[in-house]
Amino acid sequence: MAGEKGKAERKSSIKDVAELAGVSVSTVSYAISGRRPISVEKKQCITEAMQKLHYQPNAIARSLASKRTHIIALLFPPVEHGIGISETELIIQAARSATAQGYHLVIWTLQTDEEAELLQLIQQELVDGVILMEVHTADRRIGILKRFGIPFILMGRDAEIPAEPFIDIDFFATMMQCISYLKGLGHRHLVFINQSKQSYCSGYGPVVRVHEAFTYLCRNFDMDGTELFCDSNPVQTCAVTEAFLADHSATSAFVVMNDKALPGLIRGVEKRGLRIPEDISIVSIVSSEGAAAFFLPQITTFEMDIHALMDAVITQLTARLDGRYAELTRRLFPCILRERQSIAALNRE
Amino acid sequence: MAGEKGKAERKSSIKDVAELAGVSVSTVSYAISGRRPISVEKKQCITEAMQKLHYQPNAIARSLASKRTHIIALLFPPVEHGIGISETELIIQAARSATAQGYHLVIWTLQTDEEAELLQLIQQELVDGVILMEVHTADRRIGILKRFGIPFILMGRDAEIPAEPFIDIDFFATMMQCISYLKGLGHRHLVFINQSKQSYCSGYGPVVRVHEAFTYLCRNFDMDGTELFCDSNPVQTCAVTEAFLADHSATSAFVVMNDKALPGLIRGVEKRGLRIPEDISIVSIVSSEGAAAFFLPQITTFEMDIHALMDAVITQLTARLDGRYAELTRRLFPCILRERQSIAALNRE
DNA sequence: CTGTTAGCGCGTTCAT
DNA sequence: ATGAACGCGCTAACAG
Repeated sequence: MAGEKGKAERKSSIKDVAELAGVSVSTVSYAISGRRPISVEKKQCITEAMQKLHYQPNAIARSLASKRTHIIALLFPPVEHGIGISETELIIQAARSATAQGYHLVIWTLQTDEEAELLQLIQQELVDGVILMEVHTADRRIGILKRFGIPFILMGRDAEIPAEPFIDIDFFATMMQCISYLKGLGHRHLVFINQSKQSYCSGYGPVVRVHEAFTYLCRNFDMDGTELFCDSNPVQTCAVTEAFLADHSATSAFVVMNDKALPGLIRGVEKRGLRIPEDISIVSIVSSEGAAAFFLPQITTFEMDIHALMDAVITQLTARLDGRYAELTRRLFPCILRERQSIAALNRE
Repeated sequence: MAGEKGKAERKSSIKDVAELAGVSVSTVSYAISGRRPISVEKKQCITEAMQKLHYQPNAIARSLASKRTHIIALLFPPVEHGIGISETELIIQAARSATAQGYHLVIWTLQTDEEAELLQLIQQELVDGVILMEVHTADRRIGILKRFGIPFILMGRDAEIPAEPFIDIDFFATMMQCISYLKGLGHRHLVFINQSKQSYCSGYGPVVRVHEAFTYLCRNFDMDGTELFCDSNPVQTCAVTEAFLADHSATSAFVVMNDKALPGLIRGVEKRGLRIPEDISIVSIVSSEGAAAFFLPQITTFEMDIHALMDAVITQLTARLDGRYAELTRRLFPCILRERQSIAALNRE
């Protein structure tokens, strides 16, 4: 069943290369790693032999000998706050960046409370390092990782600032740019549609951070701001929007950190006979093109820079693993404005 | 820097277990694998020793000796047809199922034409098997995998039916159920909104398959059906919808296999002064809850059974890898109806 | 039922 | 600048 293809192309090892090149295996090994000078002639022979044999070092043997697997794990627990469009891009980008750094990425879908399972996985010593997503306050996983002494990095943080290295979105800066932007366009009466009240109460990092930022910044920018919590139920979001607008006719702009609330919001605005963006402006923050560009009107966003985010995560972690100097241990990335059709300047009123 | 935590808990090997249990290493090995009978007493000693030492076999050493890594790769090329919400679930489910089968999942984000890179990765012998997503006609990757003799399975297919084992959505059955469902509700004049014309012309599997199914089934069910191709641009989708409805007032239902066209479609219908679902019914096929449930009205869908799909993929592949008998080599999964608020029965006309 | 031992393929120390 | 040889931790013959 295995050798049915005829040309089985027997996999060649470093020994084969050594023989063909007429040198010892260690010479080949050093020629590959470059950890020892090799004469040009021998180097030449070895290179030729490798090409002739289509030699590719065996990853497992290499790992066993070097005690480094060049594999990192992405801990991706089932997200309670609903899965968005950008998660895929996050994972893919992580894998891409890992490849660029000479690493493989494995996905572990453990829940945040499966400590024993995590410990087992770590102890198998399959991975050199770990990326933790969806970090909770007092996340038990962190203790495990520290105790075992395996390098790791947090992607996102909980409401409290962790003692460990992390990379996250800069919610405060994003909200500041957003409010500043709206103020520049003449808006004074804002509504912020956050995620569910439940997320907030459970201390989910993004939700509480952005809540605080909005409250603080409205005061500082002298804006009239109201925060509304919405879950993913569109009829409720629509009703809430409508009710609010009925009582607050001065409202001219909505800031949203809840992509799934967008249809309900848009509908609610329209039901009041208001137009977007002429009467009401909408901006979706911590969003993505895939989540906002196909609405009508197309929604202006502050989008996360997934590439920068994940690349920083991977670079940081692999730098530590490779013993290279790792400058930044905590970094915040603001979202980037992508103007579309849901925002207008306020003329009078 | 590594042993800073004090309690370094020196990792124990099979040898330590053997010594503590007073047996030989092979006995421990066989006790773990169960490939050889072990007396109850020794087995007992070994189990105790393992627990006392928190022993966990080293995955790499095991792989090197057994020539099986228990790692499979998910080939996830950058999708040209736009990334949806369900991709994340696909990946996560793949990882979960893999875990359930005792495997790890690594993500490789090679493009479909990066043959050389794929060959290199395979030759490193890090993975036991491969899952191919986004398969193209005459996909060069398949040749590579076959030549190397590594087990693999296709997830989805191109317009042509491949010679290799695959698992895919049953587009025909899905469309049939959908049309049958609409017919049962009295609808006779359908519009099918497919993905872009470009996708169709490039021979993208789902798009051409569903095109054929729709054409064939409308004839068979004696329905008046029209197919419209739409890309992800909402203003265009809206315009197309409006124009079509202006000329075809008998239209009572839309079938959509293009989640991103939904907002444009809904808006187009409304612009004609039509109500959903009273005047116009909408059903989104090959969709997902995350992509349809937050619209207003919430969209009725035929959703893919991601769990069943990926579990079949993983089970099939690992069964082959483990030498277990693998019954099904090609399987099609129809989508499942999730009724929401976008469909109504047609009363008269 | 159990122990001994030869590899798995490569990195690396110790010689030269 | 090069080679020989040992060992990484475990599996799987082979030998009782």
